[in-house]
Amino acid sequence: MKVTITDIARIAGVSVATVSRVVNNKSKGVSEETRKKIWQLVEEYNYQPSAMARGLVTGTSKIIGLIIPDITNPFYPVLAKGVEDYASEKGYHMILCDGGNDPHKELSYLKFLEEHYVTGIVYNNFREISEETLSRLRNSSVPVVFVDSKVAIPQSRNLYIDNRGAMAGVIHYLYAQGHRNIGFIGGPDDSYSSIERFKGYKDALQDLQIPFREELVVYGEYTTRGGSRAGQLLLSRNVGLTAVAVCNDIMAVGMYDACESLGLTIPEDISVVGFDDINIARLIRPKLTTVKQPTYEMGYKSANMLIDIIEGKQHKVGHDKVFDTELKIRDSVKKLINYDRS
Amino acid sequence: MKVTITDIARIAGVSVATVSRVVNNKSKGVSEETRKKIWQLVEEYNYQPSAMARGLVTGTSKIIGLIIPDITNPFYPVLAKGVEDYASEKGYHMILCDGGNDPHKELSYLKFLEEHYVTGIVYNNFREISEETLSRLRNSSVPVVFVDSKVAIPQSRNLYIDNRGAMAGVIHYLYAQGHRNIGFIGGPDDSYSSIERFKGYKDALQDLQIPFREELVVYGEYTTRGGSRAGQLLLSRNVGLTAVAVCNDIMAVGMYDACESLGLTIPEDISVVGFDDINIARLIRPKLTTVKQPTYEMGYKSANMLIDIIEGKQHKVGHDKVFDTELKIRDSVKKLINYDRS
DNA sequence: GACATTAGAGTAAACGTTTACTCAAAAGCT
DNA sequence: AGCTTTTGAGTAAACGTTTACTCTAATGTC
Repeated sequence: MKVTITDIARIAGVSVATVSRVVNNKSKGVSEETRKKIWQLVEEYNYQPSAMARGLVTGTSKIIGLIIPDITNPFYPVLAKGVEDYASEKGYHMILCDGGNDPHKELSYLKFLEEHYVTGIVYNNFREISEETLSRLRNSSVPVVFVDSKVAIPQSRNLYIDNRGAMAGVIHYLYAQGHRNIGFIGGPDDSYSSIERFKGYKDALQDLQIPFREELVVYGEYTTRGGSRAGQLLLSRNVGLTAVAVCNDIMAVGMYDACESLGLTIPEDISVVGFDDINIARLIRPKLTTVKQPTYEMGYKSANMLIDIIEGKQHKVGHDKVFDTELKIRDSVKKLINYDRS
Repeated sequence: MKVTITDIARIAGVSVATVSRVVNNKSKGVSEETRKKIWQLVEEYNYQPSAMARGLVTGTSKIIGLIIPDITNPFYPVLAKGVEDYASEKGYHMILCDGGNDPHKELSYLKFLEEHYVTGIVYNNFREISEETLSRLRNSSVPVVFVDSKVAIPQSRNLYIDNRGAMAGVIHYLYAQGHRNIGFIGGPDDSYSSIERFKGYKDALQDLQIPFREELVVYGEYTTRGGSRAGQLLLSRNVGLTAVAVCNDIMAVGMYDACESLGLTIPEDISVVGFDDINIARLIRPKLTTVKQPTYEMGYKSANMLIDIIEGKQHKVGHDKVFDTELKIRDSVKKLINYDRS
């Protein structure tokens, strides 16, 4: 049988209020002596307060939710670790919700979190957020921090990297290495990050006065298979590519597969650049040149922002936080020395 | 303001009991007409039952907990996905707890789960379970399913692979390829899987009448870095190794690093076999020969077993479930053709 | 020494559900 | 027609806390 606060109170010969005060470390109203006695009893009987009863009366909890689309994508465990680490430093627990890229499931998780009085939510979804989810979020009173998307609702903050600029940087780098025919493999077409990165691609082309060619770009799912399919399609077009910028690392890995199955070597036959710098990037051969995102830090910081909002320590200025990225130059890009300099 | 069951009852002109019956789909006691009206109101006012109030009175929840040591280890996201998929099929939610390989944190999560009236727990920890955790588990009334460890407590079931046999199989395979000097890189020395796999290693040596040599085995953390360090140590001993069996894939990846930094090529200079068959195994070059675990299925099945226990559908026979493994032969093992056959 | 403050503790309402009981009306039986 | 059963619904207790109030005795102040 579970031991309750009433049991402890009875055994200690005090009221439940006193026990409650002790257990919650209220500074007032209990003598040191009584405190000690009660703690001892708590230990002895292994009393654990019911989170349900507590939540019911306080209307809140020490739980934050993390909603992500796919834990199987190596980007997310790292993000989750960041969130969880900060949260647990502050005495919060984290509930991880894998929406599985399914708007219904995501919505059901959102309900679940609300029903459990979570105090805040860190939200990431690379796809566009469904109208229903968004309106629920908007009408709910729980603060939300969006990672890597820009959603403007009152109680929320955003936290992201400069996707557009970073991708432009990639193209400039490839250009500097002598590449002129640069392809682009994008993610799902409603993906915020993919859209932004594509803009960066076009920005750079314009800057460099390279005409944009539709046939050099192709889209796919944010998975290895998606990258592989997209890569094969792109390569099969025979458009004289010397390099391709891929929208994320797991797709880039798929690109490696595509090249291998078509008998092409990286970087001799074609150069590849990824995005994210997941672990795998430096493990595959050739090591993948990619844009490093501070994934762990983003998770950590997003929990930080969220808990600050929760506890009313909202930063006055700079509601959003933009993280820096870094181009990690490794072995998947070839320098084209013979390129005719203009 | 949150809308409660009382609000709905008032608006509908019925008692809260009736609303409760409708919302919980109780088959009896409410006319179709009333049902319809209430559902409509629920929609309209976006009524969400308080999980806290409900949990408080029922003393239970539709939540299962998954405790793992490190979500960053690519084995676990897949396991988690399996658990989560089955759970959500059955209308349960999953709380993922990353114990971070820290007994204190793990214990704190366990308390957290209990306080929240979770109905069951899927538990994995590659290290030995701390005495405190174990006793808490033993005295608690929530059913537990242990994945990949063999813990005998009443309310629990175990679910694992034949680590010992599988590793023996690896050694036999290496032997068949002509290898005689086979090293072993193990995980943490209190890790169940590592211990079992080491037994398999010794079993095979004995079967094959190869004398066991202490200097061919070395241990490390279950991380890439751990594998790399262990690999360097082992290689630096100059003991004439031709092959090494590594206790898991991320350590094997570390072994790749070690070889590279020492200027050795796999498999020409040394053959490597891993364990787990995580995604990375087929992405690194040379592709890693490894033992495939049905990770997703294990997660899925463990949730299945757990929920069966919870719902009283306990299988009569065969309390434990053993999964098959499969040796995935890829490119990291060289056949030694010149070996003197005896 | 009279009064005000404070420390230590108790009382009881409130949180939002579920559910065992109760009850009246309607429906079934013979 | 008189009985029993079923149906639709309401009443109220219970779940385990927190917390605003209240109360008493001790301590402090002038």
